[in-house]
Amino acid sequence: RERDSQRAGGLVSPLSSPKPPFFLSATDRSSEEKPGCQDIGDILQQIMTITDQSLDEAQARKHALNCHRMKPALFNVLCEIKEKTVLSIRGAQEEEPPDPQLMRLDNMLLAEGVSGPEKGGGSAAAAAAAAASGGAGADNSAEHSDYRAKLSQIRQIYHTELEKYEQACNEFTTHVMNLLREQSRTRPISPKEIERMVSIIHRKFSAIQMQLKQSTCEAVMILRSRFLDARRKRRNFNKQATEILNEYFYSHLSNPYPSEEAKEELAKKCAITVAQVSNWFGNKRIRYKKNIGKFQEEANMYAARTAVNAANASSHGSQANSPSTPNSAGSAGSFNMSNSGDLFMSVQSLNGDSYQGAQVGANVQSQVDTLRHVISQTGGYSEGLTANQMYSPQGINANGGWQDAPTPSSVTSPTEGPGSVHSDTSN
DNA sequence: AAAGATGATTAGTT
DNA sequence: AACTAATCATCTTT
Repeated sequence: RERDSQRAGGLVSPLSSPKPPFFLSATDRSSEEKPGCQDIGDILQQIMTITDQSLDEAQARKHALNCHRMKPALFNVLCEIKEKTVLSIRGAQEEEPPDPQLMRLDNMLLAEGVSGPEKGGGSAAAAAAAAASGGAGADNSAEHSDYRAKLSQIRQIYHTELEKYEQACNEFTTHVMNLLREQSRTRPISPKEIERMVSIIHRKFSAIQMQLKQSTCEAVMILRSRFLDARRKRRNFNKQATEILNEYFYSHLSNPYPSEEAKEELAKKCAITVAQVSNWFGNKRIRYKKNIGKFQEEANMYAARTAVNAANASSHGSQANSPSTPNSAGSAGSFNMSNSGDLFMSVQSLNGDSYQGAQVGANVQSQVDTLRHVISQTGGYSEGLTANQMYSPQGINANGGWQDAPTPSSVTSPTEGPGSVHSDTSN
């Protein structure tokens, strides 16, 4: 009230002292400082005493003020002046752009399905749906439903909290607006001022909401890492799937890179995804190459098995079709084989008929792979050393691995002058 | 519980 | 885009 009266150009409210207001003396404070301070002290004193007044007394004063015959006119003047001065206050305030962090949180909550439209009903429905799906991915979907149940729990908490905040914000806003409206009878309050107040309140509450969103996001992230991180709930493939994969791997040992179609086929057979097939082959290749000796037994086993298959197939029909290898790139295989040097020669002679490289299909390639194993196995010497010397270095190490296998064979041997390349694969 | 196996992830390469 | 090599985190065996 004091402040408003000062703005009104020295109109002194009934509560103020008969002395001149402090700002009048403040202008000439340079000359005499003490009286100015005294005035301020006086005013402070008065302000303090206001709070000491009883409520009834204050109400009575207010009533008296309202009933003053000059009140309407003076009040209008007051409002006018304030209307002018308040503009400068408003000018400093700019509309701030939406908080990028808030937008990020909102986006994430929406993406995680926390704040978006409800899908799949409650947790019970989700669990039921997951249970109904059953089948191959039973345990997987069970975990998933667990995750969704937890997620919907978070979602529920989030929504109730958000609603609570919303409600509190509205209540508080209406309360403040009522107060302001009531006060507007005794002091000038422009609509803009109310608007500003409301926006301040909203900002404060949205800050609280942002905290809620933040913690919700954190909860979702934790939930995700707990349930959806595949590494945490890793399951080994079942034995059958592993056998199928191994069968393919060892029957295509010279070029164990299944084509996209082959991967799909394998994925279907093993009831896993294509990505998992790719992972498996990636792991297998690197681990095989790293320690061939360790995989010798396994390799021999699968080689022998597919050898039997191939033998049966070729003896029964001209179109040899090994069950594990439906199709693979034929030409690439021939390139690889030409790289196998002396061993390839022996295989070729073993096969008997003339080998025409590109003409021969994938089946022959896999048979050749298989036969190479059989040769190394039945070579007569202790298998470890024999296998490493006559089989592995050529296939794997001569060109540093599989990936760049397609290389003209005839020119390879001269380049590796020192024979060290040949023998350094003993590990 | 330690050691080994294994599926998935990641950085870097081609 | 697919691959390798290293690494992680878990599963399995010892």
